[in-house]
Amino acid sequence: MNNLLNSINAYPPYLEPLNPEQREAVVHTGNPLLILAGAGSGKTRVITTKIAYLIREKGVDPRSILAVTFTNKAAQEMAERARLIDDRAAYTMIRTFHSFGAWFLRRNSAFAGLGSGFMIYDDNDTISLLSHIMENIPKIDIKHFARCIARAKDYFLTPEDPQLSIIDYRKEFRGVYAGYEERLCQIGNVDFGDLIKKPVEILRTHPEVARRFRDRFRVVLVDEYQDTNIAQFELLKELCGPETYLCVVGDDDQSIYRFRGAEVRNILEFSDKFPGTDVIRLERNYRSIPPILKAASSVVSHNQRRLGKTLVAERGPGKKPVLAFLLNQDEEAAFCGEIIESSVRYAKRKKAAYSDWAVLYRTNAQSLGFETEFLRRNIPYRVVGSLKFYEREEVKDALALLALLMNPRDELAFRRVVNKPSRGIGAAAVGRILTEAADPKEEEGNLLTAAQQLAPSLSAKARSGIEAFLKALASGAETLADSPSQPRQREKPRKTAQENRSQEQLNAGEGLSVCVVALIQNAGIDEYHLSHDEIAGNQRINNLQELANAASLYPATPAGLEEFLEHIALDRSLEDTNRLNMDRVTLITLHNTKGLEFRRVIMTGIEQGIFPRFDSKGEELEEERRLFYVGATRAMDELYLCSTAARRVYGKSQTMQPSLFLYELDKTDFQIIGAPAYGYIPQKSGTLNLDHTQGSGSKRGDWEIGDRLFHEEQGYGSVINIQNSENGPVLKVHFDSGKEMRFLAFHQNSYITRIHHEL
DNA sequence: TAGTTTTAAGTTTTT
DNA sequence: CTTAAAACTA
Repeated sequence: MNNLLNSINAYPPYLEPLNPEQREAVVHTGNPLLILAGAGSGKTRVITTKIAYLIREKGVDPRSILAVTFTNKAAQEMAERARLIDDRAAYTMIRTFHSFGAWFLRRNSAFAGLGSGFMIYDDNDTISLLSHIMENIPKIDIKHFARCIARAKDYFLTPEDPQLSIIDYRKEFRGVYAGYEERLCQIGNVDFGDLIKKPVEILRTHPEVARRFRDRFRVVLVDEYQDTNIAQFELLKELCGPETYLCVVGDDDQSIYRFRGAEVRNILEFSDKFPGTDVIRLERNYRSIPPILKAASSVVSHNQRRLGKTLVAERGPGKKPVLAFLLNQDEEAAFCGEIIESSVRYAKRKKAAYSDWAVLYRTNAQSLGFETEFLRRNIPYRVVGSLKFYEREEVKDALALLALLMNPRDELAFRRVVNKPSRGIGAAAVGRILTEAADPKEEEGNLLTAAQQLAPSLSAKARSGIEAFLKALASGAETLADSPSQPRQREKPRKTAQENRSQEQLNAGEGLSVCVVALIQNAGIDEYHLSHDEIAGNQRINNLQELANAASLYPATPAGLEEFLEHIALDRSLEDTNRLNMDRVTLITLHNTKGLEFRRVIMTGIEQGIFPRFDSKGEELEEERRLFYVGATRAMDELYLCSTAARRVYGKSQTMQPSLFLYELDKTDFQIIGAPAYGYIPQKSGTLNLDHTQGSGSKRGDWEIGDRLFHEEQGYGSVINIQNSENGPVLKVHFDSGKEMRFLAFHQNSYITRIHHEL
């Protein structure tokens, strides 16, 4: 007993606030460790504390620790919090999977047949490359192939792999994939999937490289493990030798990236794949008040395929969540604005801050309504993710020029800007330049030298056009000082003088912005857009200025340019650090909320067809439930669920049905506002009666005519007849769509859910 | 051939 | 309602 007490007292003070399971997870060493951590159970705290513990108590070199997360935001937060416990954690490598892959590839590019200055193509680049390879193919098919290629790489499948038919059974896919890979290799760039796949291939074919990296990283920590895909699993296997300490953290109920190739099996079968694994469960929730946790668990408990766990709420009682039925999406936005405004401006006690609030939605398109409403009410907000800034034409043009500087073989970038503004270089000339560059005698695909060599044989107009273009590029190149292996210093963001001002001319500030501005001006991108459209042109100049400002944080060297472009490829959040800490409401997709928490959360658009989506059934429907679980468990103190009766789709008003998920909640846990009938005008609260759902298979035989039900394929309907058979009752159902069908009420694979509601 | 106007099509979710 | 592709004119 004394020994036990002594050992507990011997814990360093920073372990004191941890509960026994958390502490066990932190001090664990040796075998592989799987931490099954429910939402809000303090897993980030465990990982960050573990990093500090390993450095302090176990004498582990911080440089030999690798921590992988899923989003850049999570990586930043983890780094910050680890550093707060111990400064030396600053030397630990904390990155996203993709960012780590890029880092690895830059250092080992030669093994993959790449130059070190490769660029990272995004999904749009993949699509346009494919459309150049296959002409006259409808865009919808191109997109399909692009998606399949990305998926194939998620599953670590090459074009030769016999299992490729899992992705797409069509026989031409193999050829398309192979052709794409060949062209991408000629260009010398990589796509997102390559950032994981290529490192695995290098590690497998070059044992000496694998040895070096296993030597370097003695500890590997993985967050959000339930969302890793096959390729990422393979990467982990290659990075971890027998000496490596591997610790993964995850929650099968929060797996929401199956569409991206995530394999829940990775977490379900972790113990089999890494023999001797120890498992620690963190099931105490410190984040949410009990009724919020109950609501979230209630929905996700309808899933069949889950490990199952019981999250215990550690917090005391709190306010009932609110279930609000609104007439349409405008009312929904107004409702959000109303409750936020009153909590911040008019609350007598417990005044909230804007930043306490988050508005969650299923699709990015839904953010628009809230933005206009908030603008009108002067509610400050920020929209997380889907920043279309880098999608803008003028920004893409500028980036193409930069990309060409990095990699003169970049065919896509070349095509984009060579004749913009019009320089008399038509399709014919571009074609000749491309074939010239493809000539193996020439400097391996360099489009710029090819253009230069070909220029004399072209028309006078094309010749001078090419000369002007090359000169513009050269002016950008001149601004880059050779960087003699300086340590990469990323300057801290400062306030720039030219903030928020409409400029007639672009200002070159410092660092890399000099290069960006030189390119834009000498290539005439600014003039092109100004002369093109006077009104939009000014906004476009502002955007280009913003791009230049972002570039000013990087040194004007080739390495700085590389870093800038990589940052843009991997992290599109253009968050101005000055505004980061401003008091604002967060508008965010459900997917993007993973790992975040807010005091007050509004989940919006909880309607059939939107959340869950119309076509989701089976495993997809279960993933939508997990998404609901993730969203609801972000809330600490207050949770609001909104469902509308009508919504504008493509400009036309459409009636909506309440989400199936609402029927999976216990209505007595909620304060209800309005009612879910079409045309019902919400006036008083509490008219809705939502009984707790009986899933299929329960309470055999007490179906009645008139019962409402939901079928995963057919939607909502009513029972119009019941017959008995030896396998139980057979229901004849009249669906709202007009269809009538018969179902065995308790078939094993039945997708029927009974719902009760009275108005 | 470049730049415009007309018509059709389309919304998951992300590194 | 917005955006992309197709069709059309100068």
